[in-house]
Amino acid sequence: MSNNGGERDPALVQSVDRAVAVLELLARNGEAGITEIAAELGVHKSSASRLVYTLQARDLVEQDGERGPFRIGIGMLRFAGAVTGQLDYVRVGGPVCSELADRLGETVNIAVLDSGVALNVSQARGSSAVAAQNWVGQRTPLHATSSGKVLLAAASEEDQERVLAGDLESCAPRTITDPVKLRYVLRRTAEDGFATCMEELEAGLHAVAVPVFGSHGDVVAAISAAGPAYRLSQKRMPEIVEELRLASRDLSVRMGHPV
Amino acid sequence: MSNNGGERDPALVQSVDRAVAVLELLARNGEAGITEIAAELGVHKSSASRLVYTLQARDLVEQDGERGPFRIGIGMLRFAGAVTGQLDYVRVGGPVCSELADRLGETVNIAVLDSGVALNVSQARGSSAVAAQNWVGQRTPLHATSSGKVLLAAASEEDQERVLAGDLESCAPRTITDPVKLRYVLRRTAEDGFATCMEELEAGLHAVAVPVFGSHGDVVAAISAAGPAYRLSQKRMPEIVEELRLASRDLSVRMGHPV
DNA sequence: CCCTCCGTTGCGTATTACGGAACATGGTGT
DNA sequence: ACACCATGTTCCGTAATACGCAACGGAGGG
Repeated sequence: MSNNGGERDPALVQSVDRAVAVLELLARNGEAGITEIAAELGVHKSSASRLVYTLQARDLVEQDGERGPFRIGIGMLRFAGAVTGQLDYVRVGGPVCSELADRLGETVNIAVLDSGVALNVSQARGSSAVAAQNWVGQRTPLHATSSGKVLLAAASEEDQERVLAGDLESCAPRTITDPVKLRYVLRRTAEDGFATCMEELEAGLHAVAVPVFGSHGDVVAAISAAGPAYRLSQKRMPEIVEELRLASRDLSVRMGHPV
Repeated sequence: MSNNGGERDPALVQSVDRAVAVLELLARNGEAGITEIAAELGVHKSSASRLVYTLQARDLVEQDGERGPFRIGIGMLRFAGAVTGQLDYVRVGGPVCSELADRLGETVNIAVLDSGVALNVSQARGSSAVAAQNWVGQRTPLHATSSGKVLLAAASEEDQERVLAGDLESCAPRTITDPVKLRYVLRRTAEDGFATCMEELEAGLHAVAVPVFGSHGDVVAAISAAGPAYRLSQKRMPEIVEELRLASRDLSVRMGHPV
């Protein structure tokens, strides 16, 4: 289902591309066996085995003992560190997320705009027992998330129109797929300074987001809180937005952007 | 210098192995051009170009504009998230690091043993203004760091001897390069329950570390504090070691290893 | 104890990636 | 202004390389 639609860029190095696909699969599933990987990529078991073996030799993939499912390995942290070296949201954002997550009891995320999607760069789980998945590194559509709306509302006219003209994929029953309605929502978002997302990405999931400002008053990121619909009710929003605003200001300051 | 010594495991997928080497180079250097990458890997420019292009298509590598040096891309965060999902030191360690860093005013790190080196998995900066670099994901030699000594002192006899017999590279003027002296230091470390590192990794940098214990009383990680030599004086050590021990116990408990 | 499921190993083939050289494209120095 | 250098990309022929196949070895499960 996630396979290459048919055309493959011939300039790509096939095995490298497949290896990355393996990593993506593992990142998505948490863990997987060779057979499962092979099936998912549409390659033979032996090919999958070789790819995994190579990644394992470089510590990018590891398995429990001698014989068990494979998962992303510790060696990956080396590269993660190299990213954070340039992207401060991760390093600075961590504590801010944690603090707010503790206070709200909900999952808090920081996302940035990256080539047409919202990319989550930092996350802290709320104290609640409700299983919250890990969104870090995940790309989420701009039109179906609270962070995405905030980022898009602050983007240039052209960028907005490009998204509006594109495919507004329906992720959940209440996803906004009508460009006209989305344009209205974006205007509201810019005015209000926050965006909500009520079961538009996943059924039963609510979220709110506010912008994070850079030194020139431009929006550089969004910080959001997400949780089950029954807990993030409409009437609790003002309180949460206020908390998010405080965290956003804190984040701006910590990043060296005095307000 | 970092090339394959000569023999290459024929079971490895060559292009994948090279692609990972590219990523490692970028993680190490921060950034690099195609020519430099090709030279370092010992491959032709065109090969390097293809590899980078493939990685770029998957967002694992990015460049400033259209024409600039390459660096590790944001897409790498996806995998980093997957690691933290299973490796609890990162998630659980974050708050512990932060708290201790605040209290000490110094940089605090958590490191684990990973294939012959100390791998930093979590870090929190102290409040001090002194610029502290980001060590997360960095591999540091076991013989030239406080964390490394702690981890090595708890390792098996064979592992210790392997390091002692290996190349004790000199990182700074006071790095311990004498196997005999290092063996003595390791014994002292095991007895004392902590290790120091006085300008052995970098001139002007001091550090102290204590072990973190797992459920079976085994050493699973090390937690360390690092800072400029003039601030981490010898006579301040006992106080810091005590703080580190508290944090270590806290960490053990949070990871579900009651003492 | 057999059967099934999973992962690895050899092997032959042709797909695939590699290296060479020519080609673009800026940046630089005279 | 021009030539020159350095960097990265494209094209192409070759053979090295990774792939798929099938058989093998090991663990669990019935």
